[in-house]
Amino acid sequence: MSELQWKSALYDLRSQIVSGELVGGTKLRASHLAGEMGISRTPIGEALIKLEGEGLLVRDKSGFTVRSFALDEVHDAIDLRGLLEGAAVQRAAERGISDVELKQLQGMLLEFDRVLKGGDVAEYDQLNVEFHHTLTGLSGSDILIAEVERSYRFPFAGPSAFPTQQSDSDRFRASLIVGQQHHQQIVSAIAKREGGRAFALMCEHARLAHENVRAAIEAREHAPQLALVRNAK
Amino acid sequence: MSELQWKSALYDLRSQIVSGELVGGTKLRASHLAGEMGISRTPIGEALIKLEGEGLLVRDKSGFTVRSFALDEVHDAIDLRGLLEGAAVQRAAERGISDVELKQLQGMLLEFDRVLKGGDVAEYDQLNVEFHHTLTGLSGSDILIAEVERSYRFPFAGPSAFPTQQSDSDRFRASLIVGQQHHQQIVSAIAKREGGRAFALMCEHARLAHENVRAAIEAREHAPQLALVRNAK
DNA sequence: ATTCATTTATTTGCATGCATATATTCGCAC
DNA sequence: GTGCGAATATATGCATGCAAATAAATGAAT
Repeated sequence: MSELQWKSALYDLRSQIVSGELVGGTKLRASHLAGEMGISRTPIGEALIKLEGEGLLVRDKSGFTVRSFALDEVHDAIDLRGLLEGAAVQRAAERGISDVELKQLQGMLLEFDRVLKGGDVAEYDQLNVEFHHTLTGLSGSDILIAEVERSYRFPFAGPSAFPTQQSDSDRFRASLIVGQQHHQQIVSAIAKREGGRAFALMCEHARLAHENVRAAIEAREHAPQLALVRNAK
Repeated sequence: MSELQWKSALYDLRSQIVSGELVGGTKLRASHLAGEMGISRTPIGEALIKLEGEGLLVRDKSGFTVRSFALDEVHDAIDLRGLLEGAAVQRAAERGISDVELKQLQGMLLEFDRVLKGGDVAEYDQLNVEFHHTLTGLSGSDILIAEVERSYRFPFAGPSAFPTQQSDSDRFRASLIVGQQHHQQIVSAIAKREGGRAFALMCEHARLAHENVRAAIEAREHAPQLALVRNAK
């Protein structure tokens, strides 16, 4: 039951980073963190190494620093996510999915419709994550699934990465509607085994995030992920 | 000048794994390795964590084990490499490359021709790695470059991953010639800014590795990477 | 011989000491 | 005040001790 200490430290630090509590450029000192968290430096060190592997920290000759992303990198990461998720749905389409799997996707689409009418953003967010996870899983390729999940680590690249503060803007509302149209077409493409179309749609779907990033920066809205982006906000 | 110990251990262990010295499924005990390498367990531990992050080791509740790959995973990894390198050359094509960059690529193509006539496989191998590295770099996306490099870690997925023992077989010789045709067409597509074509060509180019894997297994040839593949050889 | 429980031997996860490398502070000249 | 070097303080990299967890070995029962 007692979680390993390096895992707790890992979760703790990771959430502090992606939530913007630890701004990009912050130096992370193992000894200091150890004292702060009441454990020794060893498990902290393991967590830091893992976070470096995830690309959230960079290590120079004297310690770890929270990575900061150039704006170009943020956009490139979004495209990477689209590419990988696109490849996943293409595979799903081309190998074909079962009736029950299709029914499940269609059920989610109806849920989306419902949430878009009356639900709040958090509800949409959760459903969206679940939907993308399901689509990726249908690829049947563990390698691809792992890489898609990995691509989510970059700021704004994950399916739940849109700034919640924009939730009432017209632009954001519209992008959700377009996104739902994408979702429907992607499921349709998979059902018809149109792999190329599914791929293209998913790439385009990811690109919606580009506008969200731009809007968040332009409006100087407080989105947690912005803490990791250089020269922004 | 004195390399950090955990780095030496990392390089050492990684090369032992990909060279097949450490077969898939082997358990790696930090204390034992420490004694063997004449250093303490701490730097060994760091190396093991990093190798887990690279996907070469898996960690269960009591230690690290050399990962073994299902045959499907090997083929999926090859496709992943093609996808990522394909995206890289597409970007290179669409943003355009300079004259000097084009000249450099064309110079490499001539080198390939020369090596294909008279050179040995090692020479080809080195040139191939360099060529793929150059192409990927022309994408101009650090994110993509890093992910391409990362995709090379899987057995048979890297550009230098073909079994050297096949070097004299007719089939292998033919695949080198087809590969060179791909190289030429990819450079041509980039030069003409035909991104979609470059992408498709690179995907197809990676697929040559599928046949190499199959041939290595069928012929029960000794390829080092086979040590990581389950139920093979 | 095979299964199972018990004992023994290793190994891991974490804490911590120490030497060296790095950062910080201080002092002094300008 | 600013720039530069020495002195001090702090953090890292590695080694190692120790308790708890895991693996290996032993042996009894079937």
